[in-house]
Amino acid sequence: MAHTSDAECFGEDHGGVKHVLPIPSAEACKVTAAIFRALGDERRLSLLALLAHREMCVTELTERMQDNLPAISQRLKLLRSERIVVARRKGKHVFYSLADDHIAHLIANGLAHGSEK
Amino acid sequence: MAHTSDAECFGEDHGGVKHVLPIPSAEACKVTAAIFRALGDERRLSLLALLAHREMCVTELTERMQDNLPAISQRLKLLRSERIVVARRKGKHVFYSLADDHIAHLIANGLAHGSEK
DNA sequence: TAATCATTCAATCAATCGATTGACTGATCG
DNA sequence: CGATCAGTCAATCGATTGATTGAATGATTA
Repeated sequence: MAHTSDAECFGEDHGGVKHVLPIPSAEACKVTAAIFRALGDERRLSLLALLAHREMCVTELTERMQDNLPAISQRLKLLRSERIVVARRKGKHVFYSLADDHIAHLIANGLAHGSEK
Repeated sequence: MAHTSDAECFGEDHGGVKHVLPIPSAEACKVTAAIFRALGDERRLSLLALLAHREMCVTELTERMQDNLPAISQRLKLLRSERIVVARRKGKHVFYSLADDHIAHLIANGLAHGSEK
């Protein structure tokens, strides 16, 4: 037994202190980890950085990424499955965009951290 | 050519608009993706959620996670390699904590998103 | 409706990741 | 110094991931 106290930061969160992260449920960790995992690939992240500017269709993303279309489509599929991007069809094209502002912030914050220094 | 315009959001960032994410360099994407990847595992994330409260040694983390020590140590090693956590030795124990506030925010934001709804 | 364009799907396969085990190092204590 | 505790390292191995290819689907145009 090396640690000083045993459970005082567990059980319930003391007071209404806002900047103390509540203990996340196992489920919340699982969901969050899945999102982070989806963001944790250089090419998927580049894709998202593009989508942070505006909605784009698969063809345009393919051109900008200089990659092949099925590969892009597959990455988008994964991002969609984690609800990180949403798709809407318009005519022949499927346009993708970031799912919500929360995700946009997460990506922007991450990239800000990864860019600094 | 399906997209309407070709490069006006590239090259340089127009004006001083703050909430438009600048185009990240390939290097920034790589670094950021590596961080997200490290966060993208349920057990590593749980570990970080614990460390978000306070510094803890490997033994305590092992007890709280109800796992074996080498496994915890290995996860911490990976997190250390991405500079997500830092370690300091005090006597026989090695204490880990989150590397900086930026990381703490990233984790808190992610978990907030993963917890909602 | 046939042809074509945009995209997705499905299967295969190589590469990467992470759990596990046991050996090793570093620090304290007798 | 020898014993023991805390933690790390290194190698093996199974599981997961993601690229690739070609076939299939959905929408438009001729």
